[in-house]
Amino acid sequence: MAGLINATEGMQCSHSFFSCEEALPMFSTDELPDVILSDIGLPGMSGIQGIEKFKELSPSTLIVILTVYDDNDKVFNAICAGASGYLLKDSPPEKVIEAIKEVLAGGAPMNMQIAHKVLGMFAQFKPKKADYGLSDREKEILHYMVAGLTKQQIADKLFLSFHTVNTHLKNIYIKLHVNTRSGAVSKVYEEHLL
Amino acid sequence: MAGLINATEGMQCSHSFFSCEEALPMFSTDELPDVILSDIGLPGMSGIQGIEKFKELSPSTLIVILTVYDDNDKVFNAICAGASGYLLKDSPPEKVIEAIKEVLAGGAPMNMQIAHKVLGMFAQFKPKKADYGLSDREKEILHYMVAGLTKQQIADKLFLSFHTVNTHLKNIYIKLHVNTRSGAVSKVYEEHLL
DNA sequence: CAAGAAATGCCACGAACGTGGTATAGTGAA
DNA sequence: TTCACTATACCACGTTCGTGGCATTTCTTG
Repeated sequence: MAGLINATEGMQCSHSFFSCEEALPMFSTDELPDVILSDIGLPGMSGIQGIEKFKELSPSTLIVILTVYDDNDKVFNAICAGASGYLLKDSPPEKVIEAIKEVLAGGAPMNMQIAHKVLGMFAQFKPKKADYGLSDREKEILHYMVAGLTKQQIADKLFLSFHTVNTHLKNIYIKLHVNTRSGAVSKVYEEHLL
Repeated sequence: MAGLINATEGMQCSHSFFSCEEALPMFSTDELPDVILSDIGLPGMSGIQGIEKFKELSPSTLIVILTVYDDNDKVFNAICAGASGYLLKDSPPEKVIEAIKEVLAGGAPMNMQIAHKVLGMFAQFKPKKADYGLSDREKEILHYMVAGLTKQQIADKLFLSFHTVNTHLKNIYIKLHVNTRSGAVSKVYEEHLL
């Protein structure tokens, strides 16, 4: 891989390592890499931890994962740790070169399967949107309550009387089955309301 | 676009519509489309709602979004609604054809920018916990507050006096820069504290 | 049109909250 | 041994909340 990269116009693979531990000292120098290409199934420190360390030491360095693992958990954790691209090892070498160019251009290179997986995981994040039958006005008021405003402040904001806001809030509590502001706000976030 | 698709080997664009409402009746026939190419800024029913309807009527139909909107919210919602691909309108037509092939092959075609955005959103789901210097006790109390308990209830739960909880709460408010329960709870969710 | 929902408005009262203090005891770092 | 922080505890005051009930005015929608 290093050979191929060095043979490519404008690219240079300055270092190769067998583990994250070996690579870390490199970050004390002034020459920080633009891109790191790494596996995640590595001896010693896991690649996921490695990504975190690298990102900590050099936030601007982009990290592309090249691995055989395609399970949701690995993909998810790698991305959360800061990876900007995720390729599988069955990718032809020219695809890897292409990916490096893409990540440098501000993209996020991924295999077809991985991209599909990522969107799939994404979609799972909010299938549930329990409907409590809140009216538009109620949602609006709830919105301001979540922001931390008092009844009077909400009333001022919406040009309503304090009493009206009070009534709406009563109804909201009934619909959400709560009886405190904190309970309502929690519910909003827990169940992705609004 | 329809012309280009029909000019492509193995593809056929059987219908074109100006709104989701017009397209929906088509799903009562036996010939369900393999792929739908749609914008999301549409007259009448929003494209997001459209995706949900389409997916409801024909779960196996793949949906690719082609639009000018690239804000996080639109992208996120479109994917959650069931879109399998997301392209921006500045994509050259041949890229669109390519995307249709890719989605049929089980992939998830995305522009570079979109792919990058998606990974970015993804990453937000886990990691950071901004540190406001809350002590363990304070976190514990905050936890119960988020659950909607009153000061007295928290005191009972932790075998503390009401006054102690009161003091802790005061300190929490100062550290979080809020002055209402709702504000504190919001902050907890917004910034993934606890 | 009639029925029903939503939005608006008002009152009153006890409970809970937010904020200003003060104070003691323990722990760990400077 | 100070110094700083944390956890604990108490008090008082004014503000805001949660809840009970009631009433009027739009809108939808069948």
